[in-house]
Amino acid sequence: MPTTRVTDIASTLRAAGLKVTAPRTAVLHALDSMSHVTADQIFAAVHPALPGTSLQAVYGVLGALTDAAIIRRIEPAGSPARYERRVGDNHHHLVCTGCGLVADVDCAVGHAPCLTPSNTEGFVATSAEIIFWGRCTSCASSSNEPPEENRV
Amino acid sequence: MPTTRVTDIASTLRAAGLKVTAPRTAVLHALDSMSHVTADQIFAAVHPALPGTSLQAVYGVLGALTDAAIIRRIEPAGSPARYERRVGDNHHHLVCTGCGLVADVDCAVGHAPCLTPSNTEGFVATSAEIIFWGRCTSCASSSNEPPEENRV
DNA sequence: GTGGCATCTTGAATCACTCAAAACAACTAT
DNA sequence: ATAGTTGTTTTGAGTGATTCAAGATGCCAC
Ligand SMILES: [Mn+2]
Ligand SMILES: [Mn+2]
Ligand SMILES: [Zn+2]
Ligand SMILES: [Zn+2]
Repeated sequence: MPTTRVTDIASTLRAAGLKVTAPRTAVLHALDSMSHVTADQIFAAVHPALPGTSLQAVYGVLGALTDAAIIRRIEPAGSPARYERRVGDNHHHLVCTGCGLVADVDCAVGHAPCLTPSNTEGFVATSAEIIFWGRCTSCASSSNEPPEENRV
Repeated sequence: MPTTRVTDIASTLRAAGLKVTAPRTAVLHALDSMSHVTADQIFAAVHPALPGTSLQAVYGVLGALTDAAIIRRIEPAGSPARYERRVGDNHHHLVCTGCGLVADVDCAVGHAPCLTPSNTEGFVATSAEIIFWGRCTSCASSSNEPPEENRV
């Protein structure tokens, strides 16, 4: 799904009925080289090339793209929202309690929605969201303290 | 695990090395009759009987009790944190996208940590947290709009 | 009972995000 | 090409949930 060429980004936007604008193109382009990043991080990535863009515009873009299912928003407990370009595959996440690193995990069981709760009491579940908490390779070996930068 | 008698609450606190105070006792008592509730809701429940208690004290109590694993905090996307007395069983949650209702689900597969991610890339996962999104019985049938009160 | 330290109160501040009005610009239709 | 329509962005302010800090209080070990 990730796309580097500007023309592909444009058609992705048009296909969703969204106007092709500089902030939207820049945000999608930035998300090709970053994953599980915050609105602030995306703003920082976009700003040098497009100095006129505001943080509020980035929030607006991220909201529109999320609604259109062009990007995905995840909200791990204690962390600001994070965004990624990988959508439609119902994958899940590992979050390191040491350094805040977020990694993708393929669906643990079957396909989306990959799990069926046992006692739904009438609930109709449409999706399952899983976060595995643990320690990444380097934190597991070195008992690191979380850097402020990507702490979760 | 839930306890109604004040003496049991006191020993639970003492067993965790926490001093027995009025705000802590009141919060734990309130959580016997409410589940998946916000700090505000707990504060509202506690306040009439203990008018001197501050919201900040409730936040402090909830933090201490969560750290001591006497209560559990869940943070569904888009919702303020919610607290419950049911701990230690690694159960999961159904959240209604219509009305915000949160319901317990028993562990879908096996015991805690109930799932093993497929490609951990060196991550050591210690717990798995699952949220099922869907619609509760009444929202499924009546296409309700979420009431402000418990929207998620 | 007293001391020491955890806890609570009071008050302010922060973070992530949202809201609103006016300026702007992408697409549509001429 | 040009203008109109409407969605998008800019600018500026505001909100909700939570946290921080300093001083007062009170729990509990002795
Ligand atoms: Mn991902
Ligand atoms: Mn629960
Ligand atoms: Zn780590
Ligand atoms: Zn519902």
